[in-house]
Amino acid sequence: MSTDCLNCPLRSLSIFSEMTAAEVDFMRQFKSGELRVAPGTPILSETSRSPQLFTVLSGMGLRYKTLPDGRRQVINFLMPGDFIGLQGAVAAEMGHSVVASTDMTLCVFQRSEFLSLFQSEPQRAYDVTWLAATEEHFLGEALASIGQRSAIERVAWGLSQIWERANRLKLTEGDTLDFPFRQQDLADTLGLSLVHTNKTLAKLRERELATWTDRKLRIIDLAGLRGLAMAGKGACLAERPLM
Amino acid sequence: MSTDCLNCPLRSLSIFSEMTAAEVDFMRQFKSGELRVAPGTPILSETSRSPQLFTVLSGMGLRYKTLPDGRRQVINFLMPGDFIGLQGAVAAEMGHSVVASTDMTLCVFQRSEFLSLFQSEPQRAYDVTWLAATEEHFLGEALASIGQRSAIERVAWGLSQIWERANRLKLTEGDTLDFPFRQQDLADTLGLSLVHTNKTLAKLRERELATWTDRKLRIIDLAGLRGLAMAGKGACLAERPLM
DNA sequence: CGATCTTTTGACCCTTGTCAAAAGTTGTGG
DNA sequence: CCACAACTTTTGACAAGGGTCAAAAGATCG
Repeated sequence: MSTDCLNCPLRSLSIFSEMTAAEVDFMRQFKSGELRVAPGTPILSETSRSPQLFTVLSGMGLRYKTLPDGRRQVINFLMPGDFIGLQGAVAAEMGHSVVASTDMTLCVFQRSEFLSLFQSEPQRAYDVTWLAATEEHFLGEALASIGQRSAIERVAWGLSQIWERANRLKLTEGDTLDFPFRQQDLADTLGLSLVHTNKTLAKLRERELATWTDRKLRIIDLAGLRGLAMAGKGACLAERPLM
Repeated sequence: MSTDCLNCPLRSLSIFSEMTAAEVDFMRQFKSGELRVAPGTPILSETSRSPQLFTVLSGMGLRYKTLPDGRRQVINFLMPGDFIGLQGAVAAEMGHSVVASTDMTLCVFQRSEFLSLFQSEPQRAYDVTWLAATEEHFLGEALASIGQRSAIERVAWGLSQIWERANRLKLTEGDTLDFPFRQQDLADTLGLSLVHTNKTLAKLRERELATWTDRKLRIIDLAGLRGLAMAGKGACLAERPLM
């Protein structure tokens, strides 16, 4: 009972660009199956090359790297529509691991068929490149955050970033988002200690910018958050491709 | 008097993958000219979308982002063979600026012809994606460095990183590399203050791991540096495409 | 040979990390 | 349905890594 691309629940979201019937058809054939996993399940590992690529259909997860001594850097929060495994498809190393934080459903693609995409579907190939370049753009932002911003600016940046992504995916309800991560995850994302992240969240609460309790992230003053984070104009991405 | 791709001085380096005659031919036609700039010249700006893409033929530069209040995050040091401007080619925003640190020569490509690459040169399209994915991989490493490592680990990581890139490009002479940047540039790369970067470099000198004076970076104990940085096994990239 | 830029040093202190423990939550099995 | 274990969040006390400020010492360049 795997989802048919024809009825893909993501594709109809307005942030995803339209696909031609031919493209949908290609994706139906490219998609080799569906993967359902429980929270905590590792999906990709930096140590082993996976023969698969995935698109997140539902649920959330984490992309991260670990240093030899165990320190962890979270690269990104995974949300529906995210395409993962590209690094493993083109290079020998994956470079990062992926783990599920909630129940997740993922579309599965075979790496062996990835080349055919370039040979027969130039538009889809372009879209893959678009996604890679956009991810690179995001990582540059993240680098600037961790490298240059103070703790409270980082947390403000992180929360507004998450909010805006989720909002475009219609995962928000009013000013609230179901946010299944732990404070440790955010700390590892922002290069802060758990304790300091906790205290910084308390400050945002006091300032009435945002609250995060009980897996619910509530954004009270988005403009205030973004101002504090000195976020740029926010790349109001009109559309993005969906793989 | 611009360099003919047939005689490209980079292509013969062993790190760059072989190109078929047809590919070289395509590149000759794709290349629309050459740009020569002096140190300090801005090449791309995060505020304006450039209609061009570039490959660094010679010289070094910096890719960086600036926050609204002026803080600067260096994303990467640019070396020969680096392909820049992809973000501007696929997205509306460039996302970062590029400036020359030495005299530089760059191959120029027109964004308008970029699409044709996907339509008629699947292998070259794949190579572009490969480069984007590899850059993403590197930025993940950088994120882990800035987010998780201590000052001395970061500097050790940064220097060994630079060394290995330059070494593969045959830019090193013995244990020495001509390295045209300022300490401020390294500080802005690693998310450290200039003063602390300076003091940390002094520690590496005392420990006899590396020295950097007079624009000369000298690596005394690469294994020691990498150990200190807890670098992974270093993605011994056999080959990479050259655009 | 000044004017300007970069590197180096020292003094001071603030932001953030570490340690420890309490309080609150979640899940499990009897 | 309770009791206990395991995990996560919250607080407080304290320490330190790294930032800021200031100024001297070197470079670089016209």
